[in-house]
Amino acid sequence: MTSVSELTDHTGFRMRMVSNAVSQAFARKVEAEGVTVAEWVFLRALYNTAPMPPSVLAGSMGMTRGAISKLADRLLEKGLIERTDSPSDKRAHSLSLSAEGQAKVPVLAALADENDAAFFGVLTPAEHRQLDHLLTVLAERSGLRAAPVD
Amino acid sequence: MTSVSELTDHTGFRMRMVSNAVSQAFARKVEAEGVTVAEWVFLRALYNTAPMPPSVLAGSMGMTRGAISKLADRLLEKGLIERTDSPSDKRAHSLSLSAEGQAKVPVLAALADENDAAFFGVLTPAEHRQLDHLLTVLAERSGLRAAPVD
DNA sequence: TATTGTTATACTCTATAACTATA
DNA sequence: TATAGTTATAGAGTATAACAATA
Repeated sequence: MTSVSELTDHTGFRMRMVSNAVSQAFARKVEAEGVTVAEWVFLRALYNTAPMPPSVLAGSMGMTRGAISKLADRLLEKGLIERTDSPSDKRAHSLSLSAEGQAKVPVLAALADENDAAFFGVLTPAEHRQLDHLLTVLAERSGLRAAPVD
Repeated sequence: MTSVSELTDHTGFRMRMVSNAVSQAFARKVEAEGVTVAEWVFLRALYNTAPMPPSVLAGSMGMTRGAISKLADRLLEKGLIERTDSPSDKRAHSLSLSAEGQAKVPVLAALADENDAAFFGVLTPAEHRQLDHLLTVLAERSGLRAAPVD
């Protein structure tokens, strides 16, 4: 019989604990740059790619079209992305980084580097590689290819 | 010089991706039991412990008192926790699981087991142990002892 | 004055579904 | 009819800060 005191520690629980701490710290950092974490993921997805319709972004970010639409509105207001109407389909358009957005991505990436260093720097290089490997395996075997957002 | 195409994959980013997928799947599972993930964490924190004032819970869950207050309201409405006024301090009270809450925790824990198995079962036992170890190291060295909530 | 806890306000993220315009 | 995208609505989570009651 299983008594309640034997509640196991769940890997998912522990991962959430670490991941949330990392993300919250990162959120503070990018806030100083005037963007949210979701906006960073959005900008990152557009970096070095051809302009993309929102529907494609929704798929690659693992978000609904409605959520993408709201995010895109904010980024347009901030002047970080641009919208280009499709010449062939009057319903459709593509999104791409503006010059300002283009310039902002490396700045945000540097903050992500800093944040990673602060949290994962406590691991030995071998441990850090191990972790990356395990996360990659988990993402691949679970069919993930998208960006997490919250 | 660093060109934009060399944007590294961040460990924090990858972890968030995996963690979010795990959490979202878990959220679906506990939803069937009528609770949210935050409520599960709350109930779990009260399991097998002495009654706790909300301020202590806030600390151990890494949430503000305001957030705990809202969560506690919901759990009281659902009849899963109980409130006991402090005899010595008329401002204070303690929270504990109701009989129903007590009974619910193992059910939710079983769902967490299932969820862990579904996601981390793709790892070999050795890899799974490695991951647990790494997450524990990260949590400890980052001063985390709390539960993530979002 | 300081502390316990609640409440008010506000924002992000998310999802569902209704809706508009075009195909 | 189907598709691209927007908008409306709602709910969960979070934080800050003002507030009430008590210490």
